[in-house]
Amino acid sequence: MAHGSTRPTSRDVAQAAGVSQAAVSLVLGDKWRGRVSQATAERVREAARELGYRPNLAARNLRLGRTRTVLLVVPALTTEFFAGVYTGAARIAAQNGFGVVLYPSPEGIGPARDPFASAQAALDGIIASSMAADALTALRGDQLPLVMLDSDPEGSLGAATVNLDIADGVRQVAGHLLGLGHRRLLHLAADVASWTFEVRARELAARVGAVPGTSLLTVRAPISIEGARTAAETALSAKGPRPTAIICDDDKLAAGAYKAVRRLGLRIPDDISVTGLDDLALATAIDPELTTVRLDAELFGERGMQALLAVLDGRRPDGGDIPVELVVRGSTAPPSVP
Amino acid sequence: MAHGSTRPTSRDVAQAAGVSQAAVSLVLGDKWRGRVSQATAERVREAARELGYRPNLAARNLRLGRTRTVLLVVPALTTEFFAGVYTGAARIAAQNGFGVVLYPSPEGIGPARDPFASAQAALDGIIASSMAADALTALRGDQLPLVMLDSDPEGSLGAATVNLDIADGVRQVAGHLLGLGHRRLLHLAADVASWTFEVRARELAARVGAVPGTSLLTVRAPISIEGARTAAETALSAKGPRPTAIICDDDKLAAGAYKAVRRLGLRIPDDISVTGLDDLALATAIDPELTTVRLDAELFGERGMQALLAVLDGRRPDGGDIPVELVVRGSTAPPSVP
DNA sequence: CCGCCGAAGTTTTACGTATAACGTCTCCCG
DNA sequence: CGGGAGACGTTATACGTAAAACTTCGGCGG
Repeated sequence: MAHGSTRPTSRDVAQAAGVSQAAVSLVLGDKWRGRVSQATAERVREAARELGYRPNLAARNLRLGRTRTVLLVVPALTTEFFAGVYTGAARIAAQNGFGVVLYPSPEGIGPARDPFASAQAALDGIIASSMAADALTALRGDQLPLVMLDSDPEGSLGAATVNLDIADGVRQVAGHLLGLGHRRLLHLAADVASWTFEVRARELAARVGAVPGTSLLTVRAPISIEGARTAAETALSAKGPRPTAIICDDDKLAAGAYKAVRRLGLRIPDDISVTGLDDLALATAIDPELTTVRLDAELFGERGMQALLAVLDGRRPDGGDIPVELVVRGSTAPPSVP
Repeated sequence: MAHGSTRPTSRDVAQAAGVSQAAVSLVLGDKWRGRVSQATAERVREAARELGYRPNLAARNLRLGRTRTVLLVVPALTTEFFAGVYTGAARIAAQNGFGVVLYPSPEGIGPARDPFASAQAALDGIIASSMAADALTALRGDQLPLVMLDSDPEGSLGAATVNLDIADGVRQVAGHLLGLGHRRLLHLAADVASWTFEVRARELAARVGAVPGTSLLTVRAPISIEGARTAAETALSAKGPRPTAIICDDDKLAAGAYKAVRRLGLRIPDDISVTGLDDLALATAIDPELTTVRLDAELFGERGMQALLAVLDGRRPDGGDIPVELVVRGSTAPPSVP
């Protein structure tokens, strides 16, 4: 470190104010009622301001044995969804004097560095999306309080879970399409092993299976526009009667489906309906605008952080899934009757 | 903290291995050649593994006076661009034993908490996007090594800068459109006071102004699809000859322009050409695919981190703007000759 | 007038680590 | 055979903070 002048410490402030280091700590830590006079306290604060004093966090953390920092583990930040989650979590954290460090699970970042080395910070707790499964294995073994987002409530032993009511969203989508008269459905599924996607498949099968005379074909694709386009194009080109609607596991897949449909010379929603899930900016950028399920990412983050704070306090986090909302736009219509 | 069993310290490891704490530190810190025997070193490592020892980072940071952690300050994470920057920066950081903490400048996160309180971590340096101007004011006053991304090389006193060659990108876009024969251009500009956008405006004016018989109208819009649509629609509905091409400051604005064009019953690129800048996923999701300028976000992040490492080492970061590339897709064509 | 209490501080200690400074013991060379 | 040079450790210390334990002093009730 070429740092010439070292930063002022609480001892420097003490000297400047003519008091002991302990007094500085008391005043700045707001624990001085009945211990330090009003006048002295003001003098200390003035000295601190004067010197531009900032407490050394490493020292404080060492002393207190906690950091008031939590880690938010998310899959590679490829959409704005997790930006929303972060925003919500950070808001609640800030209100409680906590900081949030983001740990996007590495993808080509390097040889699987563990989150702790990477975040360097010592942590009080972790909020992790179930989609960042690879990072989770590295997390196991440490006994930090953990909150899982969108994870199997049964499977995540011990850890509290906070979930979006994806199942309800899928039911709404399926109900919407079935109500319009669609009977041949294509499920464009994310090629990711994660609970949140399993729920989609399960719920869809249940809801559609309950209606006689329906068919449901599932095709898997990586979550990218190009990957989804390829998968959808192949599925739509297959022999036999064509599906009249495509239900996509998320909006990005839906964007790929749009391209597939267009390539085949078909039109949305006239020839085929498409639905997404997320309600990203993408959903209103494409034409026609996408019928999708709106997820409140910020609320998701808020609830996640609240759950973690509860765990840290020894309280039980309050449960209840976060409601989602079907947003009907121009990409769905009754099937054309040939 | 309800933490029942406290984590093992280096002293615990020492006791288990039958050596002193200092020996543990030497071995685990890989400074033991000629100080500790091969056998003892192995014994220490085994004990550490056995106990699941992890060094207390707060203590280490306090001792060393540095954290090997840098802060990456970015504007609200609303696109995948900064996710790429992070990935690149984190890769280089990891190769050098550094960690990167993300600080998305708060937007509704709370009462302007300063980055240091929020990131809690003590920092060795900062990489900041010029777009996160609000957070920067909070950073001033601290003498941390600073690297600015996409910032005025002249204006950012002292701080090293790493820039994309946006000016060249704009020249390429303008050249492309002028080459196709366009003469009436609309510049859909971002309503953000930031150097990177000023460069676009300046360079565009220079390049277009050099060609006789051209007109260039500038309209500002917030960086959102809906905001851009409104602004573009208003501009296109104005009296007088209509522009034949819209040059957008980024891809999101371009998506808004698409919607405006479509609302007016016009077609891209037949009636009007549109260009973007960024090459986000969005660019290939919309129809027709967007002619835009590809920015290598990861390389940007890598170069930023390399520059910061250089500063930390007392070396001079090597300069040179990062090249960008025009990607011609379906949204541009020669103007229709009425 | 004694003893106690509260105000206003100070002294001291511990947090866990990295490393400088300090012992041994053995070997080898002159 | 004296002593210097490794090899192999250990002891001691500092980093900056928070807080428990201690000191001092004036006032006041009994």
